[in-house]
Amino acid sequence: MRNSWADSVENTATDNVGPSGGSGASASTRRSSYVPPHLRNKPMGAEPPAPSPGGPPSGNDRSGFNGPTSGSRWVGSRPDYGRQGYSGGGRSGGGWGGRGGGWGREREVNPFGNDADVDLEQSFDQENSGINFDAYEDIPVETSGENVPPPVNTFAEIDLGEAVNLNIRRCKYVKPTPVQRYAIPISLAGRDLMACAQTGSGKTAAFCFPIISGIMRGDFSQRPRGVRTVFPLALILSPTRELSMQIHEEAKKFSYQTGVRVVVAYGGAPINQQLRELERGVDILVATPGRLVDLLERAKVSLQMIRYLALDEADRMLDMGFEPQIRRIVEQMDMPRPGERQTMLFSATFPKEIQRLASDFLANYIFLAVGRVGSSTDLILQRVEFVHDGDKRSHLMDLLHAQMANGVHGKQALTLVFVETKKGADALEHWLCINGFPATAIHGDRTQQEREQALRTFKRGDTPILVATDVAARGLDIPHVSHVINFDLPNDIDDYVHRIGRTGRAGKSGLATAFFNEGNLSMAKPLADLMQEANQEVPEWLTRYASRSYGGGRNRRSGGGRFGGRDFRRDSSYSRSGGGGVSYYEGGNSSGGYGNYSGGYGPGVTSAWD
DNA sequence: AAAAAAT
Repeated sequence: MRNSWADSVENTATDNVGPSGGSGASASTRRSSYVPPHLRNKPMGAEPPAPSPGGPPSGNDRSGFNGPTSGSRWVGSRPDYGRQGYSGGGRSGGGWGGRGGGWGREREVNPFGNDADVDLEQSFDQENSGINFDAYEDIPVETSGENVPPPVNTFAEIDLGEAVNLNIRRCKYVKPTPVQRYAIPISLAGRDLMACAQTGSGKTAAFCFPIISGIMRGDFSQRPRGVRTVFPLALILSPTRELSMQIHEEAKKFSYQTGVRVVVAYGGAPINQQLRELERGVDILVATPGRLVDLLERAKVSLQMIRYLALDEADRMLDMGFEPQIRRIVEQMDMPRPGERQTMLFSATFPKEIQRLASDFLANYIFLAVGRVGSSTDLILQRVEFVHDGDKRSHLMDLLHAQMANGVHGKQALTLVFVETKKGADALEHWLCINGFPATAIHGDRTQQEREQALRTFKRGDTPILVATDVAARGLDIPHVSHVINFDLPNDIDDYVHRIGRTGRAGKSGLATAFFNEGNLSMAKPLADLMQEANQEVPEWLTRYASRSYGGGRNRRSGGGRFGGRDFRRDSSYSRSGGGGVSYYEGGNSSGGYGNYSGGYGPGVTSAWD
């Protein structure tokens, strides 16, 4: 038995029958024609009894958001919920107002594919027995804020509902990751949250599960049923289109057969198709800011019914480039105010000044830091090499050649090369290609089609080298990236952290190589500090540069010190009476102040874990 | 200064 948190369920059930209830649908029934309301949400042919809409009778609005949830309300009483083949669990038109119209009849595409159903007889308890919980002891966890709900150890002790539990199993998650263990109970208790957790540690699921579960148990019968305006209940914002797509994909898995509908909206793609998706109903909207503003201005979307707001890569969303847009969406549209909605901010890095900005969006929030913030896992081996600008290309070629010659990496080993500029990305891609290296590039000046194509061929291994700007630095979960090369170092240590976090995922080890020269002096100290904290070998020459303490350096480390996750409310400069209790649930600092993610998630487990 | 994000 592996001892990882989200280890894969052994390939028990292969090629089982598809999810019960949906097996009758063929491709030809996918696209539905108009269905009169009284026939919606009913499978073709027979009419199964429709369960009454569950959930507390007065669960609308704020109730349920300010206290702990009261245990399993419907899990036991509706054991079949998750097995219904039709979204909405058979709710008929009226009782679930605003839940889209007409989409219920359509067979929900199985996001897990045909062979993905797991042995549904297995229980979490069986699966988890024997797992070594010592792996958690080394992970420093800090929480602050009032009345922090205690963490859980297993998915079984979280009341997410049977349908979500099945999806967790289908995802082959066996055990919650540390950030999930803490964040999910906090979130289920209705609390606002600012969470820092290492790259690849399961943040997407940490905010998706409680949102989905909350929507399932809530009563939103008063949701307006606009003809041209839709009223999502949850909004998830992310800084890049590809990340939004990825979150959408994940969220669809988590909400499969729950009746909760997830729609994505982002720029660079035709808006009409997105509008059609929205019109079919939306509970959770995943979006990039620009396109969302567009939709809001056209009154295609209203944020009036938003109960959950999640910002992924939240520090990014609030940095200079994005902050005005985000404020506009969150503060100047029809979004409920803090306290009337539940807000969750997630990132691997959280500079203090950004925390300060972010606190405008939060009400009595809990700060959570899991693992040394921004730390790469131990699984990433970091190297720095001194390379003059003029030597970078030939040096890169040496690295790529050596990598191939090594044979250590299989054919599918992928290399991600980060450069500073879009022009530089194109130039390097071209240069690699004419030198016989199968490379492609992704950056913001390429068309959305080109961007998606580049990512696709990279993932597939058709072009195992991807040259990228920072558009690909955050959140993207690309399996088999074994090497991240910082051809140009970023100017911000946090960006470095996110970049190298593209490797060392899913339990695999990874290598990160950076080219350093006189142009990167401001990075010497933060880089040396970071590497030292991550138990990496710091070259002596870098230490020398670091000791010279070049100004600036954007050394606004997301923490500094032993582990960066520091609640800015605890700063002396920010003195507020009773700034919230601080508690340490776990052993704190036993391994030098960074999380040891040894073990990882096992093969075959892919997910959006940033 | 650069990158991202609406048309």
